[in-house]
Order: sequence, then C-alpha cells, then structure tokens
Amino acid sequence: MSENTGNTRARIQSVALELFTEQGYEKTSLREIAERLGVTKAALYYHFKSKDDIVNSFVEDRLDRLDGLIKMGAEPPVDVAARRRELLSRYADEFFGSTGHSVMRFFDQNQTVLKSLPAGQMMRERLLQLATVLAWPQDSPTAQLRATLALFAVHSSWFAIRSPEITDAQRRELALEIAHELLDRIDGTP
Amino acid sequence: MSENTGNTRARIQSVALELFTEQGYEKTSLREIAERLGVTKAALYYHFKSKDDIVNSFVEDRLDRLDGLIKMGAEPPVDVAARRRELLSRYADEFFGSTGHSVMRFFDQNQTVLKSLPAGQMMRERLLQLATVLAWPQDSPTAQLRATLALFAVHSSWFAIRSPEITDAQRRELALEIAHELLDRIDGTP
DNA sequence: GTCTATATAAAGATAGAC
DNA sequence: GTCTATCTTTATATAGAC
Repeated sequence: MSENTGNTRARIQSVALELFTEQGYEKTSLREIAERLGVTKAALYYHFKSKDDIVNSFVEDRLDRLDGLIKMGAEPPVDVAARRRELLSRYADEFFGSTGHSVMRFFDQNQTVLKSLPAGQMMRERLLQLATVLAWPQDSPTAQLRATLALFAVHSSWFAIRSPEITDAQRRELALEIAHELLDRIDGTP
Repeated sequence: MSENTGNTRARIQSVALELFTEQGYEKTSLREIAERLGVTKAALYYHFKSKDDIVNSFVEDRLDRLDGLIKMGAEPPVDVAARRRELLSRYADEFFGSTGHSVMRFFDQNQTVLKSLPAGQMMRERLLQLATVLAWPQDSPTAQLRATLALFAVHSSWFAIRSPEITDAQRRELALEIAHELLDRIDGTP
C-alpha cells in the first residue's frame, strides 16, 4: 500500500520537464527539483547518473518517433503535396500527443543550451531533417521558408493563439489549416 | 596612439552578445567573456555593474525602437491591410538593421532565461504587443496565428533558408513576401 | 531507495593596489 | 581603467550509513 514505490523516477522526469521548460535548463538546479518532490538531491542521483541524463531519458523516445516520420518522408512519394500534408499532420499528432506536447515545448524553450548536450544535438538534427524532407535543398529558398513556417505553425499554435477557451484539438486543427496553406504553395507559386 | 581607449565597453557588449547568442546566457560566464577580450573579470565590473546589466545595455535602444512601431500600430489606420504590411516591413528593417539583427537573434535564442530578467520581460511584452496590433484579440484565432507566423517569417529567414549564397537583403525580401501573404489572408478568408 | 555529509569546482561579485 | 586577491554562494556530484 506504499504510495510511491517505483514511480519516483517518473515523478522526477515530470517535475524536471516542467521546470526546465518554465525556467530553462541551466536555471533549474537539482536542489530545486528535489525540493519540489520532497526528496534530497542524492535521491535524484540514484535514479539518474547526471543532470543531462534526465534530459536523455525523455529524449530517446521522441527521437525514435521522429525517425519514423523522416524515414517516411525520404521514400519516393506518389503525390508530393499529399505527402507533405501527411508528414505535417503526423507531426502535429506527435506534438499534441500526451507526452510529446511537453517534451517538444521543452525543446522549443531550450534550443540554445541544448546545442551543447548530445541529446539536444540529436533532436536538432532530426528537426532539420524533417524540414528538409518537406522542402529539399534543390527547392527554392521561399519553399524552404514555407516548410519551416509550416512546422512552426504547429509549435506556435501553443502560445500564439491567445483565446483561452480554445482546446488543444482546436489548436491542432487551426495550425494544420495554415500549415497546409503554406505547404500547398511550395510548388503552387514557382 | 593607444589602441583601445574608451571602446572597451563596446567590445564587451559585442563579445557578450555573440557568446550569449551562441551558447546561451547562463552557459556563458563572465570569465569566458573576459578571457576572450584579454582582460580580467574585474575589468568587466568597472563597465557594468552586473551580468544582467550587460543585457540591459543592449536592450534599451531596441525597446525604444519597438515602442515606435507599436505606437504607430495603435493609431486608427486608413487601410488595415496596408498598415499591417507597413508594420511588418518596418519590423524587418529593425531586424535586418546593423545592430538589430544580432540583438534580436539573442532574444530568439534566450527566450526562456530572459523571462527572469526585467529586460527580457520588457522585450517579450513588446513583441506580444506587436503581435496584438497585427491581429487584435477580437480577430479570429486563425488571424492571431497568421500574425505570429508573419513575424516569425522574418525571424526564421535567418536560419530556415539554408542556401548559403543568399544575402541578408534577399532574406528580408523573401521573408516579407511570405509574411505579406499571411497578413493579407487575415481578413481575406473569414 | 533515500538519507546525511562532504568533496570539488565554478560562478557572480567586491576591495583595494597600481 | 585594469589588475591581484579574495569573499560568498551555489552548483553538480559522490561516499557511505540506514
């Protein structure tokens, strides 16, 4: 009947993710995470071998899922435009999915610091690849910009839509609506 | 004939801005800045009273300039669509202007950490206001998202266009082209 | 699995000489 | 205006008891 056996690891991840996202990775100390959980720093080191290791723990799963998308994007498409829409729609699923949401926000908020962590470098690389399968290097500069903005439509729907009564599902739909407009113009206006 | 009299302050700003942008504010120590300049930390404290004070020093000028834009956006426009284009075009001028460029990139890269600095809060507030004069709260959620993406088109043209031979002036033009498309649709598709 | 206690390193910041 | 030297605080991380 003991309340927290085995799930401490998950609770650490949850609190760390929240604080890292809210205040930044560097600004959040292990002491602060430990206090929030009512344990000591030493307890954290039982579950994770270092501070970056906490980041690694929630990155691996995301990498695999993004790799799936990129692989799909690399295969020759029957219909280029439809493929782009499908990629972005699936990306939105990832982004708005249960765990994906908070992890991706964490990346948005800690881009710069994450450049120096291996886990962060991997994620950056994946997002770049994703942008690349949406608009290839041989496409025009405008096409590249449109593709990046389509991805960012998904990301920014989180904070750019300030109407508080909007649900996550609605944000996803609105983001995709605009993202699709952008994508469809990639070949549309040469 | 002494080489560096009086301009040390400016050299500190320049190096700090570069390192803060590249590695993040928290990850960059005063020791590192000092070493890069060939001086000691104590010298830094002669010119700036604290680490955040360095940030303040390059923020104030930007704030004034953004305030000018916001004020212009708050006045009743003759033609709403033309006003939006004008605002964004001026914003692009700021962004691609000599000093503006690097300072705005610094903000992009340090959003999260800057939440805890007064200077950062001010800048966030201004960018939010700018988004708000582009699409008002009574506009649709889609309009809000389009407005934010238009701003981001300017920001992301910096890294999203990966063709290396493109000049800054061209990036500005391409960004505005897409930004204007987005803005024009704010009232266009209800 | 969690604790106390501590090692170690590095940060921001200041005092006072030159 | 820049230096040396130092203070103070805080961080990540570890050792070993319970």
